[in-house]
Amino acid sequence: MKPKKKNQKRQREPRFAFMTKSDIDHLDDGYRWRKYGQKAVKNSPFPRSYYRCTSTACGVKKRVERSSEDPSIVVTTYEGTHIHPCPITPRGSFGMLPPETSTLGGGIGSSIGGGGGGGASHFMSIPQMLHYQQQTQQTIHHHQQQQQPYFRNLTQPMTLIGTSTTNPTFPPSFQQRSFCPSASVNLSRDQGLLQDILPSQMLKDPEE
DNA sequence: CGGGTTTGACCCGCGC
DNA sequence: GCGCGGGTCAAACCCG
Repeated sequence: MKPKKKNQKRQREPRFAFMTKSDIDHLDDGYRWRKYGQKAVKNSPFPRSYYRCTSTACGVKKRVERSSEDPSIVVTTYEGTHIHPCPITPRGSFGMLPPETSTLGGGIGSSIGGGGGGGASHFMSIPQMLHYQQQTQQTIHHHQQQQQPYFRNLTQPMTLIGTSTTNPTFPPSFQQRSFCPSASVNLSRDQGLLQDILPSQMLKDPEE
């Protein structure tokens, strides 16, 4: 009927060790996301990643992209409604999360460290996140922060902006997954999960 | 082997 | 009507 795909023979680049299943198993906001696409963003060197909630009957999607102005800022846009409060069995305690984890004005700890692979605030149910948001919003004033209710008015997509810089209190474990504030050009593969939202070229060693 | 990522192609809405 | 660009699909690939 319609011409289908031609030869799509591709060669995959070797994946990074840290991008293991365990890493992506429990993603930032407590849900499992499956990446289904990635596109280049106009006027930005950083691609945008598309994720869908892997839970059945869950139509939530999210877009993860990096600010072209400040690569240290990761923008996550959620679309849809989570009908299940906490589908993933917690593997740890969200109490270990630093307040900055929820900087994303939206209230969900998310996206720090890069699209879906970050796992900034792993295990937080929606109510917990909302509560957490209320607590943290009062004292956190990061740039470009948008404060929108999460899972409240779901007819409108919401944008969460997480910054991984300007957070001096970030523990090493998070800094590892975050950008160095002054090293936006040093987006090497060592930054891990960045591959998700960075062009592969940027992840390659320039000397290679 | 199943579930997840990668990535080029396809679809479609929108602006001109 | 056409081109562009954002969003999605799906084959190939990878890993536990």
